[in-house]
Parts: sequence; structure tokens; C-alpha cells
Amino acid sequence: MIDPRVLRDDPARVRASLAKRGLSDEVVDRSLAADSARRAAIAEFEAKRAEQKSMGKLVAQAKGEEKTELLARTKALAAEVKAAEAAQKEAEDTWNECLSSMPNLTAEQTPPGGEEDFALLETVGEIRDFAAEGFAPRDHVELGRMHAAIDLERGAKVSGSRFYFFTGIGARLHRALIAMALDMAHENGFTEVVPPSLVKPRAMEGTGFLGQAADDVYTIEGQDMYLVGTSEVPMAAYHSDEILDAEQLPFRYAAVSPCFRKEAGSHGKDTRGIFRVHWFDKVEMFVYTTLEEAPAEHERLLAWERQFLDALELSYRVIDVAAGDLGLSAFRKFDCEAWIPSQERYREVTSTSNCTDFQTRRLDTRGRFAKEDGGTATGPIATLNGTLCSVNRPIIALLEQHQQADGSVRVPKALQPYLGGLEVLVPVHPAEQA
RNA sequence: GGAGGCGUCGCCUAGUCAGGUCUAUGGCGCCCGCCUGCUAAGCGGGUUUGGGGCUACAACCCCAUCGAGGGUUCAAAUCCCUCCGCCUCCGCCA
Repeated sequence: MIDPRVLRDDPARVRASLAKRGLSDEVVDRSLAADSARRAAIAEFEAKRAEQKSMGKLVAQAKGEEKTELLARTKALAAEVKAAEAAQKEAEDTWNECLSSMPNLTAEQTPPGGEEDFALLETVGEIRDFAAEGFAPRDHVELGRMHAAIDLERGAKVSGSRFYFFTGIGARLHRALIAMALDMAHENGFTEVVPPSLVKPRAMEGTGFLGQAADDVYTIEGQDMYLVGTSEVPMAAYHSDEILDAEQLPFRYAAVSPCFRKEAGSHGKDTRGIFRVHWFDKVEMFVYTTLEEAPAEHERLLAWERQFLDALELSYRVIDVAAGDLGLSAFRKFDCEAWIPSQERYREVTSTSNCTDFQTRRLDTRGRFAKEDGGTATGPIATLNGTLCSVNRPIIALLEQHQQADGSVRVPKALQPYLGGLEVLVPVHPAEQA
């Protein structure tokens, strides 16, 4: 959630941010009203409670008639305290509902508007001209079949649509990419983590995935648990209810986990192949740092994502995602989109978000900061996340971008050590006749 | 799955059976100060977190906080109920 003080002191900023996302600012008025109602209720309860406490002491000392008289008065007071407490709780609940329904603020640089309104930051690498090379590029489904790397038919047979088996070189590629990503993360100072991919509601709510995105979340029947759509969820909740020593920040984690998504709103979209699926594995970077350092850390996360894509010798572009497409938690988001030859367009392969203090406030993660007078004070800290390797999509980009006329695929140099020195993937099945 | 034990302000710990100056004890650690060639020791003070009031978002005052949530009571760390977590033993399965 956003800083309540910002809402109170500068509601115009919150309204502007909501407008940028294309949302109504009606929640601001509701929140402000809830806030003053809440504070009034708190004052009411505290006054009554203080009175009750002081009278309780008198009762303890009083005797005989004096005591019975006091008891009659405190009994009435007790009812008032109880009522005031209930009123306070209700006011707090309303206030919390308002606050938790509100998305994060947005960065100045974040463009207003929806999915199409992104700002293009940079284009990396040339778009390969297959026509000039004299052949039409195959898509990853066909290449996957030729290499016996991706088995979509059996995936559908066993688990349904949007499922698949990686087999043979496909499975090796999967392992190689994860290993390469983790090695890079390790070299860049990240702590490797294998988190649980089943979490309690708190973690899901805290990361903002039970809002509008709830349709996309798999639930466990009768268990009050969720399958995570990204390891951002367990990693954000990892330090919940903790106060971290600000001196030691940043905490950088690289988590590998399966990701599960219902893709409820995307019927008919990207139905071919392994681009949009119900389950995939992913190496995710997750960072806890100070609010001041967060923007610079965000740039670093982007740089590490690019380092990975560059190592795979991929062509891609970097965009500054527009406000309407940020999701609940993000303050600013950069996507890297790889060129997909068969689709003749750029598609998202990685995404990095600066969530500022939005998630840490929801999950009660704070920092302990040194004060000038030698003491310490607690304060908000920031979380950021970034995809290092979403596996499926890099595999698609790699197969398609590095394919050759005969269906073989060039292995980028950095990946070769992870595939036993293999320089070229040679198809095991001949090209299908058109 | 069954039986038992435990959960106190960083760590350890007193208090829970007999509800009321508990405004939660003491130790360790840490911070500030004093003392002191330096350090250590010693001495004095401070040290949960969240919220509200007032304000310079200081100081100060107040409320909540003894795993969480309910209940009993004028009054709950203390009594009752539910839940969560940890430990031990048994069973089951790797």
C-alpha cells in the first residue's frame, strides 16, 4: 500500500497517479473520509480506555461501600469501552480496505496510458533479414518438433492445453539456461534461493496478486493456499514481519521456481506453442533496498537482464511500460522484448519492477536506520524484482533467432559450456514438407 | 494421523497454579555519558513495535502490544475457547 502520509498531505499526487493509470480517483475521497473517521474513532476509544484504566486502579484499592459504588460506575464504562473499540475496529477495517485497493504511485518517467503507450528506450541488435538469406523462418513449434525438444501433443494429452514436455535437447536447454542464469546471478553477488511455490493468502495479498489479477491465480481446494505465478511472491513475503538492518542492504536474491498461471483472461491469445502456458520455470531476481537506492537498483536489474539476453546473442528492445499496464505493485516497470521472427514482432521475455515501499508496507517489512544522534529509527524500504530467465520465452527467441535454413540452431558461445560444448543443435527429424 | 510439552519487549529469563501499583523482572548484548596515558574494567542512564494527540514528521502525553483471534471480568501475560508455529514421543510414508 501507499504511504498514508502521502495520501493525507498530498492527495493531488495520488489522484494524478490514478488518472495516469486510467483509474477513477473516487477511492481517494473514500480513503480520506475513512482516515478522519478512523482517527476520530481512535481518539474516542483511547479516551474511554484511559478512564477505565485509571478507575480500575481505584477499584483495586477501594473497599466496602466505596468499592460497590465504583463497580457500578466502571461496569457502565466497560460497555462504553467495548462499543468504542468495536467502532474503532470497524473504522480501521474500512480504512484498510480503501488503502489496500489502491495501486502504487507511478514514477514521473512512466508514460500515461495503456499497453500500447509504452516509451521505447532502446533497441538492441539487428533484426535478422531471413528473406535476404533466402528462407522463411520456422516458428518454435516446428523447430521444437524437428529437434524433438518440445512435445506439445503429449503435454495436452497428459495435462491439457498450454502444457508441454521438454524432451531431449529441449530439456537440456532448459537446464542449461537455468544454470547459466544462476551462475550469472551468483557472480553478480546474488544469494540463490529455492522458495516454496505454494503460499498462504498473506503472501499473495501482500504482493498485490489478489486484486484484479486474482482470476489468474490457482487456488488449492479446501486448503487456503495458492500456487504462485512467480517467485516474487514467496520472496516478497520472505522477510515479512521483519526489521532489516538498513546498513546491510541491499539483499539480493535469485530464486528459481515453477510459476503457475491460469491465463483466464487470455483465451485464444498465444495458443500456439510454449509462449503462454499454465506452468513454466523461472529464475527471478528479487531485491530489498532503501527507497533512495531503488531507482538505481532498478537500472541495475535491467542491466543484469540485458547481460543475460546479450549472452544469448538475442535481438530485443527495452520499453518503459505505461502506467495502465504496471499492475498494482509497480511504481515503474521496464520490459525487455525479444524479436520473434515467426511473429515478426517484439515479445516480452523479461520484466523488472520497482515496487518501492508498496509491498513492504503490506507485508510489514521495515528497515532499521541509524539516526544522527546515534540512535536508530525504523522506516520503509523498497522491493524490486526482475526476470533473469523465464526459460520458455528465451528458448523460443533462441530457437527462432538462431535457426538456420536446414533447421539447425546455432548455440551462442556463452551457452555452449552448459551444453557440453555443443556449437550447433542438429535436427533429429527432417524438415516437414509444406 | 495420535499423545504430550512450549511460545514474554534483539538473545536468555522472572511472572501464569492463588487475576488488581506488571507502568512486565533480571542477565547478556547494544547505545550515550562519567571516570581513565589508551583499551578493558567500574559507575550512572538508556534500549520492543505500531498507532493517536500536539508539533519542528523534535520533546512530551496517551492507547495498544506477553504467538494470533475471540470470550469471561469493573479489571487478563495470568482464567476459558479456537487457531498458528516450534519441540519430544508414537504411528505412517519416504
